[in-house]
Amino acid sequence: MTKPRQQIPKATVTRLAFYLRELQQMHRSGLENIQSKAIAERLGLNDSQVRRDISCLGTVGQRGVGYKVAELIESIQRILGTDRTWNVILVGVGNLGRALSGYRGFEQQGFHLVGAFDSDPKKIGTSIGSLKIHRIDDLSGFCLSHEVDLAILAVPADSAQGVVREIESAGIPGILNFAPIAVQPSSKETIIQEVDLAIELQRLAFCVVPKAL
Amino acid sequence: MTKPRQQIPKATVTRLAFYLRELQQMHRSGLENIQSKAIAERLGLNDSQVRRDISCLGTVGQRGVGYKVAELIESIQRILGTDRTWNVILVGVGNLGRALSGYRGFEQQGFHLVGAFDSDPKKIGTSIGSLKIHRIDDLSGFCLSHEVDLAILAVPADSAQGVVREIESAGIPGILNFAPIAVQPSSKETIIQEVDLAIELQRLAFCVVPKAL
DNA sequence: TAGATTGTTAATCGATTAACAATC
DNA sequence: TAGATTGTTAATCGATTAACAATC
Repeated sequence: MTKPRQQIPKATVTRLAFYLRELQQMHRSGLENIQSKAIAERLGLNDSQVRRDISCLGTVGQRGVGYKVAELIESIQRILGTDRTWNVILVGVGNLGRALSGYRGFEQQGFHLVGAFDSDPKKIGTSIGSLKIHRIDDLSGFCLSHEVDLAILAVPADSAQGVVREIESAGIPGILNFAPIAVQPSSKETIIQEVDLAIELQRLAFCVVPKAL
Repeated sequence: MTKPRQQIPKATVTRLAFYLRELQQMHRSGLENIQSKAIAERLGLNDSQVRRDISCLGTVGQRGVGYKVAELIESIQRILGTDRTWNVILVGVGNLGRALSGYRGFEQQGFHLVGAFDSDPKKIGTSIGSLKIHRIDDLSGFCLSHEVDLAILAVPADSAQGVVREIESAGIPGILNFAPIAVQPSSKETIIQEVDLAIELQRLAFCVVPKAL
């Protein structure tokens, strides 16, 4: 029973991305079939949950046997939207931005970095890897001649809100926000996904504390 | 009504870390009082939820007035465990690891990088920033002379599981895992927190897709 | 006092899990 | 057929929200 995309729970989407990562690993090592129980064990989940998540895909397994790895990979990618290439720009080429630009994992999942932007005159015109660094003011112009799907925002907290407005007016519908501050979209249509590495460490620390006492 | 730490929902812990980030920003700009409604608006949440989350802290606001920013910051930090310094090591000094080592946000929240480790002989003995890079095999020895609380794991998928075992046998109770694969702790006591930047982009892409069609 | 906002309850909503018929 | 595993239902569990008495 395929679910309409919009009815798929957020928690399921996140888990599907994790299943995909493991399945790709398994596929590389030549595995052709997999069971819900094996996926669940590998990720520390309940096997009912895995089957329920997979049932959102419309793809079906074979009772008594399991799922075909290649098929699962394809249908998860179709749901997530990573069965095609996404053009991504990087806004903010500081310490973190520089790191993100060199991160291989993006490309592997179909996210292609097509441009980098910064406001620092010293950086503009220089390159980072194979990417030229443009002025942030040229963002809208750049988007006229390039199809840009997503922006990775890695600017300081102070300038984040202003840059979000520029990204929106350039017509980019999605922002992955690494700036350590909450930003408001001008349009309700804009999707903003927050990531904060320090917050991840804090979540970890919270779980460790009882032991530390 | 203070809640025992263990009864605080995971979702609340994550939001508390986000509140903290905004409150610190507000504190820097001189704001002394804040209301649940203002916090909620800034983060796109419901104000009941904010009050309920805050009620886990034990700290109380003043009816008709709101909460004291400085007090809230302190009590969130106390709950999260970031009212003290955490010593952190970085394991894997590749592209991403290098980036993470230069990330300022960790230090700002009390996470102090005390060592870096890699298996590549060419890297061992060199430095990254002010950190010397040690052999992974020296991890246990290092932990005998240094109090290490957490490890940031940024090695390739292939070696991740083995390195987790080394980290565990060195007695480190928490791991922030950037390796793009699920790893199993040997001990149930070990806390592993997963982070995958490509998965964050996939979650964003999923939300953007309906627009892209 | 009058106005505002908290702290908390009860109702709602959504997500997880156990269980098992269907079926390969 | 016998054994295994899916797909799905119903029960459970947990998280969110509306509402309002308490109170500054």
